[in-house]
Amino acid sequence: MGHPIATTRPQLKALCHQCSLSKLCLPLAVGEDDIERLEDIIKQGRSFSRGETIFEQSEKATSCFAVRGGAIKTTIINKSGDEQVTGFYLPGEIMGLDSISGNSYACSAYALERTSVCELPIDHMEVLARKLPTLQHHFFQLMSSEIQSSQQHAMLLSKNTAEERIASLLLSLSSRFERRRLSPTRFNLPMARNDIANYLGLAVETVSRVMTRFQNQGLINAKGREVELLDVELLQEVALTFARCKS
Amino acid sequence: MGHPIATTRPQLKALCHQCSLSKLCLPLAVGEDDIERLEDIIKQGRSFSRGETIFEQSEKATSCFAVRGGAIKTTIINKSGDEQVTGFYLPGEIMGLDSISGNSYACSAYALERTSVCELPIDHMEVLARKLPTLQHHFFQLMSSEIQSSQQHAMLLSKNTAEERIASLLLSLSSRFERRRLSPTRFNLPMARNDIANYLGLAVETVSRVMTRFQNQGLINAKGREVELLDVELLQEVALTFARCKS
DNA sequence: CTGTATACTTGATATCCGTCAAGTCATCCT
DNA sequence: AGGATGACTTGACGGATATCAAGTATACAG
Repeated sequence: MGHPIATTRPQLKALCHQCSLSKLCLPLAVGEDDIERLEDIIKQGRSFSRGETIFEQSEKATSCFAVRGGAIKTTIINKSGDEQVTGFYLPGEIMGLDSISGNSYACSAYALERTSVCELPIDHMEVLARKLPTLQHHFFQLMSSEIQSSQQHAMLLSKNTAEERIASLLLSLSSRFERRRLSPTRFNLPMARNDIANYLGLAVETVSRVMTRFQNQGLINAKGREVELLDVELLQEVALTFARCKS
Repeated sequence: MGHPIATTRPQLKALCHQCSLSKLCLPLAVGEDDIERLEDIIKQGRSFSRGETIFEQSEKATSCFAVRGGAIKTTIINKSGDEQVTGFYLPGEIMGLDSISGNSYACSAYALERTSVCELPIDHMEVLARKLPTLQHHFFQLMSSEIQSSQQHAMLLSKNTAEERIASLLLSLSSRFERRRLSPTRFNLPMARNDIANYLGLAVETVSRVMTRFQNQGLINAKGREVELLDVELLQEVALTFARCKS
């Protein structure tokens, strides 16, 4: 109706059906026929450069986000002002599921590099989830595995040595790159040593030392943020070594 | 119709509307009118004595559980055979939300004392959640805060000293007892020192030492599993002490 | 290009907590 | 009651990792 071109604002509505991540992301839970209803709700295209804030803890929580490109870290700040990195999110992953309860975001989210996201308004998603059983189911699954992975992380922090933690992180990143059909053995770390240390409950210096130790042992080849995994099997061994020795 | 008494098998259907926990548990999310639909689905009355298994990791997951009485611990076992206590669940709390994804339970659950639970079959709950918006919403909230609390726990493990961890646990238990209108300052620990240690990523000996240190400082009065909190405010200070010193 | 801030690495020292060992206490079963 | 088993406590010691300190490399702004 009128002004066919002038009225078309910058594309906001998502185009899930032609997104390269549709097989990894939310659309996988929705039939071809219903994908349009998803697209009606999702706001696409917000983009952030390195270091920018996507949302901040205790800001009013309205949306979850699907990562389209780049990488994100989430952090929480406790009452004493300490910051803790709670997770890293890569393309195809959904972030912010912890913020559905309460009214405000439970963490802050920052772009680690040039990053774009799709926004999933929580209230709209809840309504749609009631209409699309597979979508509701998928949300329950996503949240459930978020609980699981954060329990696994707690376990890593409470029971494992510095070497095991770092080996685990490298392997986790590796398999998440592989999922996206990228090389599982050669990639750039999207985050700084500092973030790794914080995430793993270690000091930066320890991360640095372990990385060079791994390098000397021929496990990896690392220069700055460029990493090459030279011996994945041995890394997997390391991720279990100490626990094994005990038994 | 017919056989009015002979056919009434032992009561399995739940009676949420007359449960003393209904204000804390699932029913809070459901209007008076719909509570019967909840009762149709929930299986009440399974009961376990101390040490018994409620479900085991990697067993087929069919249900979540609401704790009616007693106390439960959940544990996960990693590939190297180490056991990690991931949580304690008290009356009014929902357990097993981490097991919705995947087909099998993500953890094992054991009764810490004489315990009774109500069983929430996952598939039925999903169907009902689609019909009762407030129920769906509540489930999302529950799962979301489960993510949050397990992130908080990870933070506790990675950044806090033994004293801080133990103070935090005592305070957490305290407020959960208070929620049930029990004394927040005088209660019995439902779990062994061993479980506390494991949950907090410490050695039993450390837990023991810190407890006696707290006792000597006049913070608590503890004999075995009986605990009295003598100075809650100071305990809250302790739960933050070290972090504060750093800044 | 040049300087400066930031990221990263490496070394020396300190410390919290785990491990080992032994002892005390509580509980349970016959 | 009595013995045994497990739960808890207490002490001595060592080790993994944090902290402190300094140096090197990288990134970025002008």
